[in-house]
Amino acid sequence: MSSACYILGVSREKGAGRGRSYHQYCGVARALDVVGERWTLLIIRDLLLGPRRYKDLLEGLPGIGTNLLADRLRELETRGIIRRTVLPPPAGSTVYELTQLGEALGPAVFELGLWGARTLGLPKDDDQVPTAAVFVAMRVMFKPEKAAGINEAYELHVDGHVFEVRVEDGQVLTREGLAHAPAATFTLDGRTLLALLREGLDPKTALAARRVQGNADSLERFVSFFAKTPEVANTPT
Amino acid sequence: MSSACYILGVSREKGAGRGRSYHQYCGVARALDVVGERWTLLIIRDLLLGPRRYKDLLEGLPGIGTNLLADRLRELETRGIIRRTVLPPPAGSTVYELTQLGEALGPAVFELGLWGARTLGLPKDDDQVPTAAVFVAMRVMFKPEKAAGINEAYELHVDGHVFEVRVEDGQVLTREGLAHAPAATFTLDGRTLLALLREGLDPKTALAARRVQGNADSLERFVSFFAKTPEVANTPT
DNA sequence: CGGAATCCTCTTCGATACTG
DNA sequence: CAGTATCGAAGAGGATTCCG
Repeated sequence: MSSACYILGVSREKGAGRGRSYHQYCGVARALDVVGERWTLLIIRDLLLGPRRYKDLLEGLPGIGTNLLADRLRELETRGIIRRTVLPPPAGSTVYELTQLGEALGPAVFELGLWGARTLGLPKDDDQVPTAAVFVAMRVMFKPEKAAGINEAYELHVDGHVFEVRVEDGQVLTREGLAHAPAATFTLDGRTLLALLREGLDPKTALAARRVQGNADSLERFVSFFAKTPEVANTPT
Repeated sequence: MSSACYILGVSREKGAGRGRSYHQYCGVARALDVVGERWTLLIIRDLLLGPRRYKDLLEGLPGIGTNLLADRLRELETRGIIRRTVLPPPAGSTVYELTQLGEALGPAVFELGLWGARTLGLPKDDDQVPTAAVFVAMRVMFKPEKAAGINEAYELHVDGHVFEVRVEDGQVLTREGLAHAPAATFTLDGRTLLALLREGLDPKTALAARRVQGNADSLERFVSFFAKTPEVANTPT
């Protein structure tokens, strides 16, 4: 809250427009006014995979603190970036999902992810490996030329969650949930998925080590759709 | 700083790796660990136009506070994103500039800017209009098809600063500084530049109103290279 | 004068405890 | 399950001072 607000005598404590603003007429500054606070873009990242309950978000964002998540969700809702929905019975749970404006943040999230991936290295011991993040990353690792003419869905069971990866018209769609008519189903854990996609773990080896359950040919094909993210050395200049 | 640090008894007060981390193995989270703090991406934005002195940055980021800027610059330098350089005599001033790793943040900054521009509307009364931000925005507003076969530089004098806009091979380069062999030179203020680029102010009108000094044909051509950013309604869904 | 370090106040964060 | 309440710790912002 800038000093200008005090000068105008506006307290604005509970109204719209909470949080600090840069007060710059600039797209970047405006974007950061809205989604630049801590945790916000990670919430968006998780919602890019589809609607999620409060608890799912808490689990995917260890350390956020429940009050902060509530704050962020409230703010994002008033900004028109997410929407609160109650699922139809029998589920009946309330979920949060991106609006069209929220979906439009996808490219910015992907570019940040691409940049961050350069310096990722290997997972540190105290690093969480959020499964949702891996499925978001798959959207930018996808190589359309490797999937030419292929229209298939895959269902992945990872650490107790189910994800759909749908390859269609040279595009890939990833979301959390059961796949529609999957061509193959794989069961594996997050580290193994990461090893297959990033570290070049050979699918056959992974299957032989029982780190994956599923069809060998399908798995090999599936893995081939995605680029191993090149490790760019962090050389100053 | 997460609780894990306390558990490990690590205070880490002055060492490397300052600031909070999300401790997630994810490109987005990693990027935000490094450039997600307040002001950081706006510093990067300004540096995208070329090397700048401490004081220039302070001016372009009203409200940052001198200690915070120093903190951010130090952090960015240790992370290999910017570099401190001393200009050769007679200038002799120390400047900050992006490393290759820092330049690679460009696409992420542009995407954030594009998203933020949707909800920019018109400048509010207490909005600063940072000239540097306009020249950064020009990079994403540029329409290569309108500049086919054109190789020219323009020099713009805006509010006491000089910028070069170089159109070359269907690309545009914007930076602060004198232009090399400019095809035309324009003198105008920031609001007018914004009006020409965003609000569709007619170049002839602007010239007639003496809001711009320069050659009419050149100005008309110059303006035609850039798309008026479409105002996207902020409709939830 | 440019480039910071220091001090002080205020806000935000993060963890836990608690409630509908 | 979906949040609110609370409180100590860290971060932000402004003014001032220091240094070369």
